[in-house]
Order: sequence, then C-alpha cells, then structure tokens
Amino acid sequence: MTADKPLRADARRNREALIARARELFDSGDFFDLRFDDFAALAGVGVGTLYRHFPTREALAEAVYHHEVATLCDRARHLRATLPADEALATFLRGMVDHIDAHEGLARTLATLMATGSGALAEGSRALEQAVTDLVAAAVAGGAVRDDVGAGAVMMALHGIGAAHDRPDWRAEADGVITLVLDGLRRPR
Amino acid sequence: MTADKPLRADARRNREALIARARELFDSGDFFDLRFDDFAALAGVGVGTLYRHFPTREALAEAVYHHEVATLCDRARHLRATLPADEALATFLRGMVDHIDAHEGLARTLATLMATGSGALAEGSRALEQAVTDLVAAAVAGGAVRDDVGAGAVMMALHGIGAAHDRPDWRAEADGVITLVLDGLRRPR
DNA sequence: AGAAGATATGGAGACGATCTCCATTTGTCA
DNA sequence: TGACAAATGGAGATCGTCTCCATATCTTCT
Repeated sequence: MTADKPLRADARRNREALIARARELFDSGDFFDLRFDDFAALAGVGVGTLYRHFPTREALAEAVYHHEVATLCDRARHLRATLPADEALATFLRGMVDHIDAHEGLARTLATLMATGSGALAEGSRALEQAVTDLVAAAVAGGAVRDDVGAGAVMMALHGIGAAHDRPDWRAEADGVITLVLDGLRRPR
Repeated sequence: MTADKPLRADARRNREALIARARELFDSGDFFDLRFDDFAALAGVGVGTLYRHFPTREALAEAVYHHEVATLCDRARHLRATLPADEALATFLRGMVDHIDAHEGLARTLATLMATGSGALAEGSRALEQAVTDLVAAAVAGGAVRDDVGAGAVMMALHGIGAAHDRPDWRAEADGVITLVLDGLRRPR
C-alpha cells in the first residue's frame, strides 16, 4: 500500500521533526490553534517543506494517529492472549477510558478530526475497529456476549466518550457508558 | 437571560431571513461549505448586516439549533405525559435515531459544531440534556431503571450516534447502541 | 576527490476568506 | 413632516493558506 520511495537523508530528518512536533501539539490539544505557517517555523523548516511532506493538516494528523493506534491495538492483542474473552473486552474498554483520560488533548484532537469528516483517519481507525471487533467476536464465541449487536455499536459509544471530553463530569459519565455497554452486551438469559 | 431590546422592524425581518436560510443549509449539511460572505448575499443582506446579527458562524448555528431542540424537548415532554416512564425513555431514544436519520445533514452539522468545541451550543444542549435527564429520572423513580448510571452517560452515547453518521452501516449500529443502553439500564435483579 | 544530476529547501508573494468601518439609507416618534 | 436613532451594505483592511521557483543540499559516478 505504501510504496516507499527511498527518501533522501535530510528529507527524512525534516519529516520526522515535523511529526515529532505535531505529536506534541496533538497531545496538548493545540493542534488546531496554531497557524500552519508558524507550525513549520516551530519545527524548524520552511512552509514549502511542510506542505510538500504533508499537503494538509489532516495528512499530518494521520501520521501521528498511526503510532497511537498501533499502541492500542497491541494492548488489545495482548489482553486477548492473556485473559478470558469477556474479561479481555471489559478490561480493554475500561482501559480505553483511562487512556483517553490521560491524553485529553489527543482525544479532543481526534474527535475534531473525525467530526470534520476528514476521512484521512479512516485507515488508522479501521485498525482500531478491527481490534475491537476481534475482542467482541471472541467474547461472543465464548458465549458470554450476545451476538445481535455488532462491534460497530461499541465503536460508536467509544466515539461518544472521546468526543465529549469537555463535559464537567466526564470521567464518571464515561465509566457509565462503558458499564451500560458491558451490561447491555451480556447475553440475556 | 435574553434581555431583548426592542428590535426595529427591518432588522427583525433581516434577522429572520438569515435564520431561515441558515436552517436550510443546516439541513442540507452545507453549512460549512459556504463562504460566509456568500451566505449573506444568499439571504439578501450585506455582509455587515450578517456580522452585526451573528458575529460568528457559531452564533448563527446556535439560533437555528434552538428551534430544533425545542421540538425534541416537546416530544420528550409529550412522551413522558402519555407513557409509562420506562417506555417513554425507550421510545424517545429510538425516536432520536429516527430523527437523526431523517436529518442527516443537521446531525453532521451539529457533530462538527460540538467537536469544534464552539460552546455556543451549550445552552441549547443543556435543554435537550434536561429532557433526557427527566426521562431517566422518571424511569428510575418507576423502579425499572438502575440509579447508578446518570443521564450524562446516555447523552454521551447519543452524541456518539450523531457524530458517526457517515458510517456505512450507521442505522443498524445506532439501533445497536440504543439497545445496549436500554438493556444496560434495566435494573439488574 | 570533484563534477553532474537529482532531490529537497525556504520564504516571498498570490490568493481567498473573514471581518471592520462608516457614509448612506431606512424606520420611528412626536 | 422634521429630526433623531437604528440599521444597512459593501469597499477594503487583515490574516491564514498554499504555490512556485531560484537556491542549497545530498548522492552517485568516474
């Protein structure tokens, strides 16, 4: 998919500086508050260079998002390998709340990006969704979880949690959503 | 809160024309695709007039959002008066999905607005949230619903549904979320 | 090492959208 | 109807985005 052309040494260096800076802004939630020109200066490159590497804000965001998703997917895989299916799912979802809580800025940035409909995040999101889908599928196979509600619904709920990070009582409400989802998923007997 | 100064006749007329146009764009989802200047022309007023009435895009959005929310709140009140508490809640939430489905553009617009963190919608949102809170409280009082998860969690889930309107399998997933929330809310015995 | 060719750079300036300002028009009230 | 206040509109200032290309930097070949 990514037909990497061999990149010149200085080019790679700049590209990486750009991503590193972007990651910081992503985390601090200032990703959208900074003029794109200034961002280039901040990373120590000219505007032209910035635009060549990342034609749009979204393209830049995508690059940062990638790492993030990879981490989360690893966690999902690890849980799936070490816990019973239903516990793995529960632990992962609870952990997501912790994660979002710990990276408020990042969550805000992502939510904005998604709502903007950029679509550039689609690939990264797909990976994350796949991880959740696997988790749910395993739990369904284990018999602890109903099979008439897909993983997509869980993703939506997660999205709602991430998008509402500015609510005064966020943490409690986020935990509440997870509780509802988890209890709702329990196979009705 | 709104200390309405008596508005001159032509001013009121323009203001209303502006809101009417905005509502159309809101519904068609083009609210963000149109240059603000052009929007003024479209509504048949000068840019200056537009800016005087609504200093920002968000201010304009707020005005439109108000009507929308009022409708939904009425529905909630009506359901609460005519159905048992738990059915009222269920019907309202299911109805929200229908409503969002029927007004895709509006949902997209709102989601974008919220994610952007404009905050201008806070007041309108509060009204909607109050309606949901009342619905949940009544259901809790009726004993059909657990009391350890607040209405805020339901709002988050709703938000997730609205924000993800571009998912290919949206309708089914949205219904899934509502199912999870409703089943999750049922008082565990 | 040094020259030729390929690749990448930076930032001036074109462009396009937002918003301000005030001379003019329109409504209101006595 | 005259006088005053309120509202208007659009020309142009302002500011962020993005393009373009003369210059600088890497790489490769001899």
